Amino acid sequence: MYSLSEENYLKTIYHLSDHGKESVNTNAIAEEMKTAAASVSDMIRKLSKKKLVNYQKYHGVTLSSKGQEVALRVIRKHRLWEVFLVDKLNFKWDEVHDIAEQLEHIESAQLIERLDEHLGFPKFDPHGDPIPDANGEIAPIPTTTLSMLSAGNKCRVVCAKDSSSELLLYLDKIKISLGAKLEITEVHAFDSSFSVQIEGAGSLTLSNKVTENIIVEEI
Amino acid sequence: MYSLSEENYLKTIYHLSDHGKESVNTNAIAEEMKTAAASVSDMIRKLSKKKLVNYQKYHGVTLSSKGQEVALRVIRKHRLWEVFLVDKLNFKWDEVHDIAEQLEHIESAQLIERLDEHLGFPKFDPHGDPIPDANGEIAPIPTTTLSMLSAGNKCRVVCAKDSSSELLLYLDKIKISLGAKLEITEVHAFDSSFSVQIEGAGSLTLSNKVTENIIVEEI
DNA sequence: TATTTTTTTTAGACTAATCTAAAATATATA
DNA sequence: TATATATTTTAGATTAGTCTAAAAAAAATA
Repeated sequence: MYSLSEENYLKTIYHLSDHGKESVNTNAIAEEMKTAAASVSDMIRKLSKKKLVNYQKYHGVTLSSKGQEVALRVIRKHRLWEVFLVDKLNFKWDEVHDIAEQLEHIESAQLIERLDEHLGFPKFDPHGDPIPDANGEIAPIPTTTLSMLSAGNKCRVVCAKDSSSELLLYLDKIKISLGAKLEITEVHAFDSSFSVQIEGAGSLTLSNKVTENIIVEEI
Repeated sequence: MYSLSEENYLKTIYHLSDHGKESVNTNAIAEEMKTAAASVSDMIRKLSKKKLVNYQKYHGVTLSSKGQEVALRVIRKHRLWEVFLVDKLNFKWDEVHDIAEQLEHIESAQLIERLDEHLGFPKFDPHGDPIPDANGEIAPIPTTTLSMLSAGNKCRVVCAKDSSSELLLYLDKIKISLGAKLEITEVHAFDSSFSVQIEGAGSLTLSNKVTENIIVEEI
């Protein structure tokens, strides 16, 4: 139906626009996709002709409802395949992104519905990101980062803000997993680093860069 | 590593050459791939430059050992994914081909080895075709068709000669499944049709076209 | 063996996706 | 507000894969 390239552009626009809410710049897309700005312009014109995006020259793009539908379908597939890779094939959560980038373009509605069923209709992927349902409905993503809390607060780790391998590997290394319960024992004013106590494990100090990238829910 | 198109050509050449044994014509490839002969010529020249095939203008093409390796890797992936679709996602054997055509191009050695393990290292796909191992070793395919046997013979159904949906659907409909045991009760000289008794089920008559397309082993 | 038919290749064109360099437009700054 | 800077678009090329039509080579046939 849509080319691999078109799907990737729509997905990227969806992510950069904060779930379709905001307008996105050509350069931002180019940087995210590691491509030339001119290529982005070309593709946007094409997507616009197909009514997948709303576009005015020099003024950025937003997804049309049709474009958002396509983006969410690709994201649904990506996240379901990630669950498959982790739950069924025992990959680690930081190893699955590149493979899922390929699998997300496989075209078969029946395949993806059966995969969903096979996995027990998961609501979140291994990084904690919500999986859109077959109608494109997606749970709101919590936005509280660890860095927003104060000493004495308790919280549960919901997901990582970005799914880069580096961050995921680091969290794995320091034994912070999804669902882990933390208590903030101290906030160091000098560098905004946090000392936290992990329930059932040790305590450690996290830099500001890390606390800004861990999404939590207060408990 | 290799493009989708290159992989498809190599796979087709492998099949048409009887597992790399014989030389293949341009037109045969064109017909099989539903493409123009000119396109085949172009691609063969390209594959030849990459040392994936041995090629002399106007004299057909054979796979090089490198080309055969690539073809077998694609076929391995195709057949493992078919097993996954049937065993894990409950697809029927006649529904999986098109999806596997897409999945066979996913690139990740680790993925395919883990899938193999997850499936319990199957040796045959749902159509009875042997699955090449990680080194490209593939079991010989039995070549006895039902039509070669005579009245009184007993045999077990091994696979279908071609995996076209039409044949598979028909076999499903008349309740002949892989592994079914048959006894030939009569061969009708007039049209070479066979009357067979299916163990644990009824008996029925099969046309010559059908008996020529069922691979069996005598028992 | 000469001619006809079939097969295969080449020539030239097209589309999708990309690029670099230059031009156009918008934004920031003095 | 005029100018400088940054962003975005256009122009023109390139590559992979495909096509049709014409030319070349091989195979079949008279």
